[in-house]
Amino acid sequence: MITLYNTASRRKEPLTPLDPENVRMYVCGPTVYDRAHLGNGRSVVVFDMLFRLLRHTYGADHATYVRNFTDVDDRINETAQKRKAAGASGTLEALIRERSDETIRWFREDMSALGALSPTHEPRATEYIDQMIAMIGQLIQDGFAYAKEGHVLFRVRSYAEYGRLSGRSVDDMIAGARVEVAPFKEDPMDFVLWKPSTDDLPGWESPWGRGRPGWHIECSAMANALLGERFDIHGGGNDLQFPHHENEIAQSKCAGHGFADLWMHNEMLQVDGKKMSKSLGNFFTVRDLLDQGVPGEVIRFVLLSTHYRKPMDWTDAKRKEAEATLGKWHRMKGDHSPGHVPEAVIAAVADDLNTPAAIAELHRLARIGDVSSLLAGLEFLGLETVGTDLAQDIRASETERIDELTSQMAAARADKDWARSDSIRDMLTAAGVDVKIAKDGITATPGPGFDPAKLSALE
RNA sequence: GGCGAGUUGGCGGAGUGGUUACGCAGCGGAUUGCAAAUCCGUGUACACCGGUUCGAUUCCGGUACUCGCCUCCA
Repeated sequence: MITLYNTASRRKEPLTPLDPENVRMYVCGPTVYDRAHLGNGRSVVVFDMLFRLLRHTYGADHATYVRNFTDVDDRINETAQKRKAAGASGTLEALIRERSDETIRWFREDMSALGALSPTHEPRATEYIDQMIAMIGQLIQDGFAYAKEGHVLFRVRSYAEYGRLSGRSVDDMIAGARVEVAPFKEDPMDFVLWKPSTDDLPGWESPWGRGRPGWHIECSAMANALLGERFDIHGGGNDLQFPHHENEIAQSKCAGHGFADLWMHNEMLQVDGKKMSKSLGNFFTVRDLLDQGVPGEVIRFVLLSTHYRKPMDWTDAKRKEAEATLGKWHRMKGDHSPGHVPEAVIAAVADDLNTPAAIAELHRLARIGDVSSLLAGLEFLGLETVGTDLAQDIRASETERIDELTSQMAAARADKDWARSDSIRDMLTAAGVDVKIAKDGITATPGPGFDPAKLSALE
């Protein structure tokens, strides 16, 4: 049984799929205007873990995971405008398209490096404009939205349940509101479904003139198009709970949809105790870490080491600890192959994605030497590439060279020539090779920082 | 100001109404030419103040502090 914390009810609930043959989840993806930062990575890894659990529980073909790309957004327009101002050739629209394409490609690369499976569908907002227009039209027709000065706004007061997900009342929100009220709004809380575009900006013809959709309607329309009017799980970062998810609910429910049964939100990734965000400027990208030589699975391991509903600080100490742990497990690998996924690991993850408890179980398996269960558990957590990044590609000639040095060292030790033994060991160590001296012989394993060039240079 | 989450041993991090994970570091031991690595052993910590209870870190109320949302944000 899978138990998940439902933000809407604020308690853990057993997951009871609408259709066990097709468990459906929607997760808000990124706005594609720049490289994904590590906070984006946390959300992706969390919901990837859920996707893996669903696939394991209901069967790989019985889970549908939709994660969108928001590729119509003012920030994308801004980055393209800057490029154009800097002398880039092509129309603004082409530059915008280029920028989104590029960012989507980056996103896929980076998330794949974190061991995240591809979602079943990765819709782009710009591919679902027709559905958005249709939905907006219906909302107007039914009195839930109104058009004014080229804008279409959702009439928040028409939806009595507004604020339920985030536990707010409309009146309280207005009292503390810092939003400046646009003249075309009937009510300060009303939000945009459609807004006009100038001629140079991306826009689509609509009954309300040429324009583009507001952010919130995108997710409602794409979820509906790909998962139907009602589905099981909707996920996203905690910062999307309000207003984004609240608005999605309002739009979809007023359009007559059942929408999501269960809402999940991951807590924020922090740096020095503060949320990592582009507006604070305290962020670094997944690519930054990869480029610094931090293997993707080390990043994934760190992200899974803290429960998803707790804030987590990214620290170098955690990175090192993860590297040490994975390196140790890698060295146990030998000829073992993965066995059955241990029940305790699955049970931990099925209990509201308690990945830290799952990792504790992995430690136990390592301690008792049950390597095949350990490997299966790692695979289940999406860490099946354990050690491959760490070990790198070692060419046969390099392995031979290491073996040769190891036997020379053994010979020196047999002669009690400690100085020679030590110098060979130092050379190997300097090249990033782990040397283990035991009664029954010496083993030398290339470690994370293995540098074959250094190996030959030292001879 | 409103709403929400959190505060666990040196650090990281689960969890539970009573027997108190797990990892790292530390300490003791084994092994070792010395180290490293490895293995074994070792730590009654749950912000504060009240309440409920035979018993609370765990439930309830309050206080302090931290964080998030209320503006784009995973």
